[in-house]
Amino acid sequence: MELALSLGDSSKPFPFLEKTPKLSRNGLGFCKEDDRDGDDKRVSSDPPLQLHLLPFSPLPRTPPSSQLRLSWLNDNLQETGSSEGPVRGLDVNRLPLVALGDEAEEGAAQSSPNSAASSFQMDFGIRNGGIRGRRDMEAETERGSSRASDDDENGSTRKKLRLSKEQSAFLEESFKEHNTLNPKQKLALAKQLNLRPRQVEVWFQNRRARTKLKQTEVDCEYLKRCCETLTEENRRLQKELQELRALKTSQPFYMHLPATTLTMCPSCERVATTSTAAAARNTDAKTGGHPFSPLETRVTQSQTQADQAAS
DNA sequence: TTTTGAGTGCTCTTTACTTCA
DNA sequence: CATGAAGTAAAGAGCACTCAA
Repeated sequence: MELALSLGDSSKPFPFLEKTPKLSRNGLGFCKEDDRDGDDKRVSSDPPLQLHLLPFSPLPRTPPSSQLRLSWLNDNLQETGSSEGPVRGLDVNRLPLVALGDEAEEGAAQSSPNSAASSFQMDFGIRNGGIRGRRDMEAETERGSSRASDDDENGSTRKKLRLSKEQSAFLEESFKEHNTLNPKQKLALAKQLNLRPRQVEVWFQNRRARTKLKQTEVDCEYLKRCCETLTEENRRLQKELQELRALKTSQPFYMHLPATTLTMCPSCERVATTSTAAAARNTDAKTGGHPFSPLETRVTQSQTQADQAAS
């Protein structure tokens, strides 16, 4: 079944039907900081994602107050100042962040594959004797291996932690600004919220996934409505067509003009088609009592002249 | 039952390195 | 020996799927 929708003049009425675009950080104005540091390494030619999102914000949008100050948004990341942020004391899920201090931030700033981290790993990693570099270990703690190794902080499986309202609100505000984070931003955010960078990362991943899910539902609803509208329109047009066909069969008079049947106007002796003459007989005196309209008269005149010339 | 934090596996991109003509 | 192209491995990031609190 082929469904061709033409709604409005939008050339791309359903951008979401195209290949799922990777979120274009450029399109979102993200990564104001050094892009080489950021995750803008993925250059996507896809247009910026333009989702006509219905309101999806579990939290009321509040202007960034002093309580929700996103220091990292100001291109002015302060290495130490963030700990003085207003969220200090949101000590839920507090974990040993000592290791995430400047060292971790430094490591993240070099998280690019082409960064010193990679060369460091090359220099001290498996290739050179199997001793993994510290940055490598940190990187794994940061992400890959941390998936599993974080489990046993105290020898027991880590419980699922619930973010506080303040933390959630802060993350929401951040997400509204940018729905992806580069390592620097992630670390700064984690520092401000007293969370592990991994937690921030996971929160953003989940948020993106659930936003996408919501958007899919919205798009689905929209398509459904479009389908219903088109079905109704189709039904209406079919009905109209039937009526016209019925009219055509009941009144062939209008539909089957015998073009070759000519007759003479009784008053002026001009040639007209039978049907036209018959219709003219029913006309009122708008044409001064003449059964032909001026246009018809002109037509019949030229016909007469042509006939005379032919004869 | 719903929400949401988190684990896992996969894909994709980038980069450094190696090999070869 | 220098050089550029091609191949490869590794790292990092995001996403889909899933589970569980």
